[in-house]
Amino acid sequence: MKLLLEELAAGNERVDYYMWDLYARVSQWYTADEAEKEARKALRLDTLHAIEHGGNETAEVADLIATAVLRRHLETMERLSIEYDFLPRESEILHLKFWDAARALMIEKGVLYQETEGKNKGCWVMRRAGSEVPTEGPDEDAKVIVRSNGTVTYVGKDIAYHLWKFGLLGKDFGYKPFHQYPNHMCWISTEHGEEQHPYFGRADAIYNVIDSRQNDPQNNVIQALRGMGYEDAADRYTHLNYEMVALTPRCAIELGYTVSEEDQQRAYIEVSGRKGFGVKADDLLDKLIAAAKVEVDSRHPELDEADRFETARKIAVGALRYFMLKYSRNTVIAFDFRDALSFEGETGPYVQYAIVRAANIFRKAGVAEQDAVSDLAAGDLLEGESGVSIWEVWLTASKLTMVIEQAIQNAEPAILAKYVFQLAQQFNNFYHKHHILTESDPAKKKLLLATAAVAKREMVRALSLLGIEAPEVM
RNA sequence: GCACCCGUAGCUCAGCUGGAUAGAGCGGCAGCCUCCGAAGCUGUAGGUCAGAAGUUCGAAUCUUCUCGGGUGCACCA
Repeated sequence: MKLLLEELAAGNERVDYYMWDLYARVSQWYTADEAEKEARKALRLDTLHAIEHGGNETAEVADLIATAVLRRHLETMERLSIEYDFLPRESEILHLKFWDAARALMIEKGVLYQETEGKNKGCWVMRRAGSEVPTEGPDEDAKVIVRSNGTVTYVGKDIAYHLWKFGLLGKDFGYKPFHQYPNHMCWISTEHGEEQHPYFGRADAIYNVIDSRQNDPQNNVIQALRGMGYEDAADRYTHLNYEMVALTPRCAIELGYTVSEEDQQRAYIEVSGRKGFGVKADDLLDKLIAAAKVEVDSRHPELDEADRFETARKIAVGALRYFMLKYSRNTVIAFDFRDALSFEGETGPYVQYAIVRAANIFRKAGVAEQDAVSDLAAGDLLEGESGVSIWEVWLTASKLTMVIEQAIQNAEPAILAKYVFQLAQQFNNFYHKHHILTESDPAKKKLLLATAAVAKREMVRALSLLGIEAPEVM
């Protein structure tokens, strides 16, 4: 395995892409041969147990692969300005006996009990949220936490993990540095870590950003917290769920996948790692950067290559982040290249462009934006048709703080995304109707400059909350 | 079978803690660069808000039911 990783590195091949393909092939291999099916499933289970148990060659190989892929993931996410502080690993949750501590707590609080009859006989189970407990006989609806063979299920490990997150477990990870960002260190869990390290866990609130298919398992964890009397913690636990991203049949065909007749009739097809069916973030970002670069190259030949690339990168990231955030959380995103690769209309670059336009005005006017908003007297300048485009900018710009609060309350970034697009639209309309630099009336010019300054300030503020920055030029 | 989500213009989506002629982008059609950058702006066509009943002065929005689509309900993770 070490040799393979070295070969991939030497050949400039990507580990994550290699493993993506291999994972799909292996997943299909399990069920490919009817006669071998059971044996292969058993091999899969044995391998998983070996990895969980640790201290063997299989676990070492798994660690090598997982770490190599993880490093690639961090690089991908860093391209989108997403950084991590700490990477807790399931292997430490197991090896540091987090589950044993959680199990003891759960039994002590009466949440976990051993079933003595029925289909779950011999298992340790937990009552499911919202289910009726039968007055007699076993609660067949209960969730199995510990299997009859003594191994713990995923939900059990997740409960232990979340008790740690809230500082309720009485145990902690070991920590070691993993990846150095320009401004801070990303730590990773380990069994025996360094003495000096920052503290994680003991969270005031938890937001788990996981798609809606995990609604039930997430509720199990919250139910466990409530059952243990940690009502306060349960209230501060938010499953920030969102609907999945799927591919349109057209998009799937464009990517070269074979799509069945039946699937072609559907509105969208669920992505699947096991089938190797999906779009890779790096590929999409590469496409976006390439498309933006072509435009920037032709518009700004005066810039050097590094600046042009950086500009294209900001535009590409703005397009991608906005695309992911403009849909409300309960909408299934039917991914389509035509929409995702667009820089026009309701997109991040549309807003970035409005900001660049505003910046150009101040650069050419020789006025500092922050000085533009003072001693204003609108007088009768807001009257009539042309006045509308001025005061609607002020009205919308003044609402940002309120919109932010609304977006937080609903845990819905799309509210902010829709808002900033509307503000950019109104600014562009205003920009078209009023020619600021050539305005001869000093009072009016002052008002127009102030309007541009306020619009720009609020657009920049809203975009930065969405993790999008506007380039200097575009 | 049970639970949750969705169904609004040709397409993709907002609007849903009730309020006036239901909005945006894309696509279609017709225009706008001698004027701060056209990745922009303007106009136009396009909708029985899936259907039905109910609550209300008033329903895309709330309630119930029906139809259609999706996702969960593992001794997988």
